[in-house]
Amino acid sequence: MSHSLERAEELYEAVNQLIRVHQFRDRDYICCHDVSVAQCYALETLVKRGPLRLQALADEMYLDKSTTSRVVDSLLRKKYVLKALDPSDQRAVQLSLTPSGEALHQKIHQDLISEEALMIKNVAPEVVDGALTLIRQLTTAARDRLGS
Amino acid sequence: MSHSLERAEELYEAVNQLIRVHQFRDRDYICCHDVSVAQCYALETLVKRGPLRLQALADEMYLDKSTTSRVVDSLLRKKYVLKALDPSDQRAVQLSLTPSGEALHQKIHQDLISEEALMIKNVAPEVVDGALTLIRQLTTAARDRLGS
DNA sequence: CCATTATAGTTGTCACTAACAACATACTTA
DNA sequence: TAAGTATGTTGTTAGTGACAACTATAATGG
Repeated sequence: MSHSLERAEELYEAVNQLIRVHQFRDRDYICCHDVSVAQCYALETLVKRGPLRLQALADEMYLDKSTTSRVVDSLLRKKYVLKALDPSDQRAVQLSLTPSGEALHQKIHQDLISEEALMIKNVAPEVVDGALTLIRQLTTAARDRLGS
Repeated sequence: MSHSLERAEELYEAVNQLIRVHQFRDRDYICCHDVSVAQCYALETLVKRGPLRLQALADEMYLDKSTTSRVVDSLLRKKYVLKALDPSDQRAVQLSLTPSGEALHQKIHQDLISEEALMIKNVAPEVVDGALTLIRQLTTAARDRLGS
């Protein structure tokens, strides 16, 4: 009991620190590429999950549909995203990347990955592998917890 | 080379997911306690690092001093923080928590820790311990990388 | 000792992030 | 077909955050 609370405390602390550092880095690296952090995350989500409806995109990003609508709107204006009507449902839209959207995402993604690679270049590979598994478990646990 | 890039890619992905879920949770849990997420983080930092000057607080939070100044300002108005002049330097201020600031922090912190505990209640303790060490290593690596 | 330079915070301004409520439109079902 | 439900958009409000300009106080150098 007491032990588990101590662990929770330390974990909370550690994750918080990690989040701060990553957020800080993202602000620096993304915003000089013509898109904001949220916009970049939308691009990323569209790349990973393929064409999506607005609400589905919002769910993936843990955002309200109104917020998502506006993020998408700015990407539309910049021609990084395409909005197609769903023929089976006149209310819905299918969001997908334009070629220039794909290109931009590719560029930013590679930059961030290189940066990440530099960050871990002095960390032993098996340590990274271990962290990976555990971070994923934590994410799943957190997600499950949110559902309820 | 190629291996390390793949690891970087997966790690980036995993950390991103974790960040999203945590941010989402924080928005929910903190904002019904009379302070915003940033304000809460400022409280937390003051608890952990003791009385601080404004610039020192900004450094801890990876924020600009102007942003920090405004966050502190709202905490001052709500009487959660105290601003004392530094006798040795008339420009500087010493920021510390008021009793009600301490109490509020305590309450929010305990809520978040309980939540974290629920999240990990089905994760084996040694797994959590492992994650802790690794997440800290990653944070350190990221911090070192930012410095340059 | 005063002029220059540097440091600590604050304020103005701008853009982004995000939620909630209200709304228009299109689908579903009773 | 009327009532209810789902999809997106828009209005509004609050919070996040950076950069530049500014005030006031230190520190240094001639």
